[in-house]
Amino acid sequence: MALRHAVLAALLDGEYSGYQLAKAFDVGVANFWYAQPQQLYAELARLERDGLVAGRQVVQETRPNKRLFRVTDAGLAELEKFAAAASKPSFVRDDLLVKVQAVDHVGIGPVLEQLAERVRAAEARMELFGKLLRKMRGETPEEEFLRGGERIGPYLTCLRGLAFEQGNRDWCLRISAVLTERKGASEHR
Amino acid sequence: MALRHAVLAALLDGEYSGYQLAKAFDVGVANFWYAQPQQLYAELARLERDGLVAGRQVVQETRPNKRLFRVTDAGLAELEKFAAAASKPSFVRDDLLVKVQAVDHVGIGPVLEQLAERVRAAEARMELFGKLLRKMRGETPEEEFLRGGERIGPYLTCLRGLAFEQGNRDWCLRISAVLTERKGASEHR
DNA sequence: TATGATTAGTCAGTTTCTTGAGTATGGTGC
DNA sequence: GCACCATACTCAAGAAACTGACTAATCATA
Repeated sequence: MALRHAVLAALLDGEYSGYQLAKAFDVGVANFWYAQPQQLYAELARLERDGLVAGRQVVQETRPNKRLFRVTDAGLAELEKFAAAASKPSFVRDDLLVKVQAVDHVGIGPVLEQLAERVRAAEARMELFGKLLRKMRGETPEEEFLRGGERIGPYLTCLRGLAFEQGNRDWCLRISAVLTERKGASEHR
Repeated sequence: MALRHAVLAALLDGEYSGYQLAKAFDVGVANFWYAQPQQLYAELARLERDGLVAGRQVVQETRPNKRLFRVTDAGLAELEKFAAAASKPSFVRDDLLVKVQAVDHVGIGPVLEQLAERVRAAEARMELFGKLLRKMRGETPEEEFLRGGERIGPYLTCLRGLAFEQGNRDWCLRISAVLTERKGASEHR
């Protein structure tokens, strides 16, 4: 039951519709959790049923109507409880790592392609995170923002996202170099 | 269906029992995938049914009997196919990030404790990975091992695991410093 | 001589996540 | 003017993952 807390945490910044949340939790800004739209709508329904969020209908002229959600006091209390409980250790589950683990027994070519693709993806996300960070801190230098900013949670998680993608990119580049050299060497024989 | 490929990749290094795999996929050496024992036993049963792994009974005197599994040719072909297919992007799902995201609205104290705990866990895993790496490469220098080693897949994934835990530790330390300073500042008022 | 840890698994039940499709409207580009 | 994309959701089915309990033997520890 961590998706529910992720949704609560995301709603701390204001009111969002399911659709807006879905955007944030999808490819874009999912720097602290990931989920698909259907899951979010379902979770929002459960959260509302349990009184942890409150939704209100917003009638729109040019667009379909939407429901905006905010965290209730009960929701905040639930988050507080969650934050005080022990965290599960984080672990890795990554297709690409499985492929690299098997790389001595399968074709190197396709793996190299996917490493290159992953580098591109990581760099795109790094740029996105960089922009987000600048937007959040505005003109204030980072150190000062972190000392005195009102809302630094999203900034801190974004820093982790950025570092994670840097790690991804660096590793992919390193591995690519190693595998490329081995491929060359094996083809020379 | 990526657990099946993770199991196949893990079995490339030789024969393992469900129990041994469970150890590797649990807290210990899960540097490329994570799964619980029950899942592994179930997946091994499915893999055997589909002819991708073959198991053989080993009768033991002092211990319960066990079944050792190895990858079949069909299993290797399946892995090959998997390696050539596109990878899903990797994404983050981490309780602790959710808590940090919400840190402006919940108590800082518990979050700081958990960051410290995460640092300890990360350092323990870094040491484990360091030992594993040394064991895999033996006396050979890393560059040479990566150029000429027979089986480098596990070494490469272990490098990612190590870098990931370093990133974890560095981020936790940074965030802890920021939050500690803010906590001090708010208590002075 | 109990107690607990380790080896080696199995079974059942539930939650969570993913996949795929479907509804409806308005705006944008060619 | 027609196709396609964006907004804003909903429904259903199935796969994957998690939780917790249970068997059964040996070995180490207190």
